[in-house]
Amino acid sequence: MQTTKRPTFANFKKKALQNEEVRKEYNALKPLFAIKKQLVAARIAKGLTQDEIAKKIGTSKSNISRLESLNNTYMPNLATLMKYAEALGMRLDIGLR
Amino acid sequence: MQTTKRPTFANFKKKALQNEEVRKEYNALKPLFAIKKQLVAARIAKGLTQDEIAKKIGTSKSNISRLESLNNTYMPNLATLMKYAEALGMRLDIGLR
DNA sequence: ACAAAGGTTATCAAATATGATAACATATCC
DNA sequence: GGATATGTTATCATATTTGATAACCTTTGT
Repeated sequence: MQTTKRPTFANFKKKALQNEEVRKEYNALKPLFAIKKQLVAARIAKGLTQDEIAKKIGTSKSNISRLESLNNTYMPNLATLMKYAEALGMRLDIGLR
Repeated sequence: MQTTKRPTFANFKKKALQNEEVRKEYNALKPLFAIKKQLVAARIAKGLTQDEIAKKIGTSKSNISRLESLNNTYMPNLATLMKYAEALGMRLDIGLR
């Protein structure tokens, strides 16, 4: 007995639509993910832990984990990002293109 | 009768201290002011009004005025900045240096 | 095996940013 | 002068982010 569903055009279109929405959503969030990845990369490059960053900023490592995580889409404000950058001994660079 | 106060070292130090704090504060807010100035410049360059940006985003011109203003230090979150950038037909570029 | 280090997730309180609205000010146009 | 366009400021409600804490998980070191 075959239990495998046969692909149909409707299925294909639905999947394509979902992919399009997913892509659109992902594109919309690119700046967020970009800065998160940069923060994590810089922290690791400098051999710092989340806890050390947290201490420099005056917060908790769990809050740093939340900030760094790609598993949520909280939108950090500039103060938060600026503080993290400063804790890295760096500056936040923000512009338009 | 002389009514002019004579400068003293204490006065000088106090003024220098204030300037130092002001400068420090200003430096800390540089990224904020930088992106504000860029948003305004881009909007004007594209010949758009605050109201037009507001309509594209789905907010009010007064909120755009507040966002653009150098007279306050509200720290916009990334979503807000991303929306403005998109209304300009541009992308927000954020990184570390 | 156990402890410590490093990180993740959830929850709720507190703080802050944005939404919504109105009044006001200035500049421009007819 | 009056109407319109553009921008500013204030106020309060609402939404969102951050603060604070705890429990949990994984990795590392001894």
